[in-house]
Amino acid sequence: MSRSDKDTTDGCDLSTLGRFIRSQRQLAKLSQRELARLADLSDPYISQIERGLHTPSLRVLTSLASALNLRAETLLTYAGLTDNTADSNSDTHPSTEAAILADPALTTEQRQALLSTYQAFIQANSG
Amino acid sequence: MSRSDKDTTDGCDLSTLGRFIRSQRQLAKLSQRELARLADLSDPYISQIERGLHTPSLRVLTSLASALNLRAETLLTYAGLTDNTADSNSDTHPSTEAAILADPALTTEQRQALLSTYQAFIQANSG
DNA sequence: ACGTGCTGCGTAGTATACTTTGCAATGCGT
DNA sequence: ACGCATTGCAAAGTATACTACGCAGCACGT
Repeated sequence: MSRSDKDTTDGCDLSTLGRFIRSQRQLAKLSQRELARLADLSDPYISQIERGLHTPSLRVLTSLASALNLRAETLLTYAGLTDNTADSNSDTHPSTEAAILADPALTTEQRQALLSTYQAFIQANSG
Repeated sequence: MSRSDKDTTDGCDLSTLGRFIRSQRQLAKLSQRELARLADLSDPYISQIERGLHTPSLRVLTSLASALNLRAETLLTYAGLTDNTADSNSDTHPSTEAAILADPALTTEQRQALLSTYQAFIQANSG
């Protein structure tokens, strides 16, 4: 039974993500168990991810990224994240948002309030 | 789950993400059902996300972002995407004020309001 | 030969993301 | 007063992400 042909039908993104994770793990000279321990996951799940049997969640991807010393964005792009939303007409100003989000002097509630206010301003201006 | 009981931020991030999505939906003048149809989801799940009962997956977040005309990054940052990899910007904390001041999408009044709010937050934290 | 330890993986189970159905509340038209 | 539509949500179900346990294969050392 040719099971490798079946993969190409609809498991395309998954297997590329998995292959990338596997190559990065091997580059870091880690076994699946070691990576699992670093990322606080189970080893069979690492195996399944690397073979494209599952689409890992956001938490798992960020955990894997930090364990492999990669940027989370990188893994997210390999996963189904559409890298560039086609219409970016209304928000070419993510720098303020990013600054607020990254500001360590704010609490979570303050961050949320500030962002909501900012978003409301932008919406009010454009619409 | 023996040692990982440090989920003290349990409802915190979730409710922040949910509140942001709710505010964006209301700004777009959409009901939960309309947003659900746009994002190809069920309406009760929108409700649950907005109240912070669940952590939506990557697919759901990107779908919501495109339905709300937001950048996927924005929603991802609200979700657990804690961007570490803080290389050299750890001593440039007043960048939020600079970003607000430099943002071309804000009016002068809006700039003043945001800055006042931000400075009030900082004062409240340090005092 | 026989362990002992390591590798990756199959399997069965649990936790949780997500849907279907339906219900109470509000509002608007008759 | 009555429908009738629309809103948000609760409860129960299904799909799937994720884990615990175990097994076969390969390398070492006795």
